Amino acid sequence: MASARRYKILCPIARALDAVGDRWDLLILRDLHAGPARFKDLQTGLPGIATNLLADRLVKLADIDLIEKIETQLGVTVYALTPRGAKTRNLLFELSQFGTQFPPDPDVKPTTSYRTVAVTMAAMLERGATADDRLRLQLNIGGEPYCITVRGTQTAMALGPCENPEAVLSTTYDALLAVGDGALPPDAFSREHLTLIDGDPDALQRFLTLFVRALTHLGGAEDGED
Amino acid sequence: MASARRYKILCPIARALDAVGDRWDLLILRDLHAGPARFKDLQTGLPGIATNLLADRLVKLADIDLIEKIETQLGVTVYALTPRGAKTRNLLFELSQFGTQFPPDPDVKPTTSYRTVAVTMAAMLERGATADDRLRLQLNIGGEPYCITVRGTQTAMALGPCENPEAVLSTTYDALLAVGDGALPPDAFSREHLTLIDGDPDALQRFLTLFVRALTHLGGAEDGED
DNA sequence: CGGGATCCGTTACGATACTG
DNA sequence: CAGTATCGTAACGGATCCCG
Repeated sequence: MASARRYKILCPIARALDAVGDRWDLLILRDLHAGPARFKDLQTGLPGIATNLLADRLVKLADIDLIEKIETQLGVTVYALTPRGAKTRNLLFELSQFGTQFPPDPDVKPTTSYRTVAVTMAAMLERGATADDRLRLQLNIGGEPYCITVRGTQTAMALGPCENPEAVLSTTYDALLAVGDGALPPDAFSREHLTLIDGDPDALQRFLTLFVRALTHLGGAEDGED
Repeated sequence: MASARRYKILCPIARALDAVGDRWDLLILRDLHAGPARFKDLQTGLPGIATNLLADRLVKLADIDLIEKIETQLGVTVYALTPRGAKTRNLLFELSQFGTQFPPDPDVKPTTSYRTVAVTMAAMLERGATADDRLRLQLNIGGEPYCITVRGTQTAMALGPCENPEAVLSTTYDALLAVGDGALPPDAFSREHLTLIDGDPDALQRFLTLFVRALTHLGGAEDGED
């Protein structure tokens, strides 16, 4: 019963799609890249998913060792990426980069979870980062704390506060999406939608620099490739 | 009617999946990375696809400017990647790399087209290539000629013969898949399943070197990431 | 209240037949 | 060869209900 609508083609791409090509699969993994999540967290982060589908997907993804179900000592069950599941990072990065070129749907559903930005943002920062960039700051998005870490071209962004952030910033989800889509210029973003709550102002500037580089790197070159 | 089961979530990953997340989408793009193809070519390269689905997908992918329908002067209609569609390359690379870790399905469908290897192989070679690698050779897979080009870490593999190949090699589809899956060691591959038809034996060696590097790069490090 | 399971209407997919 | 048309089936979407 586990394999119904599979390609069964001798090709690694087809195998990858057999594993994570079903509806919601990749979006579930995307949210888990922000850190472990409960059933309800995923449900609110994935507007429109039916509970039975979410349950089915979680079982399937656990079966192929991409995620695992964990019972905490408080009796709370959370889902988390396995090391194997964490390797979907680059795949999601590419998906994110590819997706930015399409216009947002005119009637998008309102999102109440900010987990979505974890991979998107990390992908952006990684595009803008160079080998000697180092940055660790906490970004509060609509009140939710996220910890951003940049170590050269290795970037990460996880739900939760930082341990020793260089700075603590605050912004909104909408502003972040707007700047990511290119609708809002980075300087307007920093002036009107980004506030330094605590720490080093220089860290904020370096954070913005990565944004600018990511955006110019995106819209600038690479048009006549092939 | 064009947008029925879409996510409509404000997230580039969801937008990417709304564009190319439907069944067969990415496999069609994969085959087109080997060069323009006719309806029938795609049909044989995608065992199991229904003709109406293939027709639907081709229209949809053309609508969002990833592929285009071309009428040649001989009245033959072919489908080809647009510049925008060619940018699915890295995405397919990541998908291919991610897919290699899953075991092949026990009852895979027999494939009569070798277009599938175009992206897979290019992805492998690109993983193994370093900045100063240069290679241009023709590889006949089960009689079908493919032209492999390596310029540093930019690699390509297209259906059709090379113009000025350094060498012309011949192998089989099964052997190629076996070595790509790690089931067949590269030295056994070269001894038993790879023949130099014409040209420089050194080019064959450099070709193998890229294979070995790609395989060790894959299975060697990167286990404890995150 | 979180974490599902069950049921049912709808949609997309798969297979085949048919046409220009 | 390049599709279109038809139809049965499996997956999805939405709601409701159940259990700890």
